[in-house]
Amino acid sequence: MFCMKIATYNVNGVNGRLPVLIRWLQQSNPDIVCLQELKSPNEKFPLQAIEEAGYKAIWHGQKAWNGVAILAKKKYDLKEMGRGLPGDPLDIQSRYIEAMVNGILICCLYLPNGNPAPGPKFDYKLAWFKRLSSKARALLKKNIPVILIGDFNVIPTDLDCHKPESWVNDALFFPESKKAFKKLVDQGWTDALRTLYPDKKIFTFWDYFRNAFARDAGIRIDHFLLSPQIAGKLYKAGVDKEVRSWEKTSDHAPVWIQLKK
DNA sequence: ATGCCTTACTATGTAAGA
Repeated sequence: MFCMKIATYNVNGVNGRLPVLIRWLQQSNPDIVCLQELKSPNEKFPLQAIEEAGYKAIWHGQKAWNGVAILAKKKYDLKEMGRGLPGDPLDIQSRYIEAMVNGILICCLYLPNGNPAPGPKFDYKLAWFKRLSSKARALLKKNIPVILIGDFNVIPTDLDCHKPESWVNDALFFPESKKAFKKLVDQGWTDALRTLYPDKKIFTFWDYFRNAFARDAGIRIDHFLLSPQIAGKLYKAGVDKEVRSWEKTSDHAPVWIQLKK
């Protein structure tokens, strides 16, 4: 059966992690990839290495922080549909880019962390979330296949972390964050991993410190939200957990879904 | 409760991440 594999990976520095990224691309062989936390200005995006690995790319970077990109195998047409989330012309952080690939609108996002909370960073997180929800509602009205993909920086429920009580003072697990995520999903989106694995502890991030990965003390914050026009095609999903154990690796692991044709 | 790691930057410390 032909399947399309779509992945998301918060690389935590696309240049610093380039060997890990390329190794994972070759091993996992996804058709489409959303990257977050490039931590690279546009002119330093490692296009050549990514092209040599078999992909074309669009990216929205900035110096030192943030940055998002969409990669697609060279056989696909990758058409950028926009960058930057509407709703705040003063927002200069590079956290959103979208592209049409093979009839699917791929929306790659890096939602603000929001710590320390409460505070101005948490206010920015909630404001950004509100803008994302408005955008998402407009996308649903198009009645086309859309996927919101990326690092949402939200632990949706207790099942999505190893130990809920250790996250209660964190912006990723604040009631406002969880409510905003639930409200977004309730617009009509399908949380791909949770839908396929309703009761399973699945993690996509493990702290560098406290020996978190060895203890499997992780959280699930990287998500795929599918519009109704594509949710029925969801076939498989998973986390490439072993990548988190590699040398010079990101604190996130790549996450992927497979869609039936 | 923290920032135990790790990144980028014009840097030998600071800010940020989650």
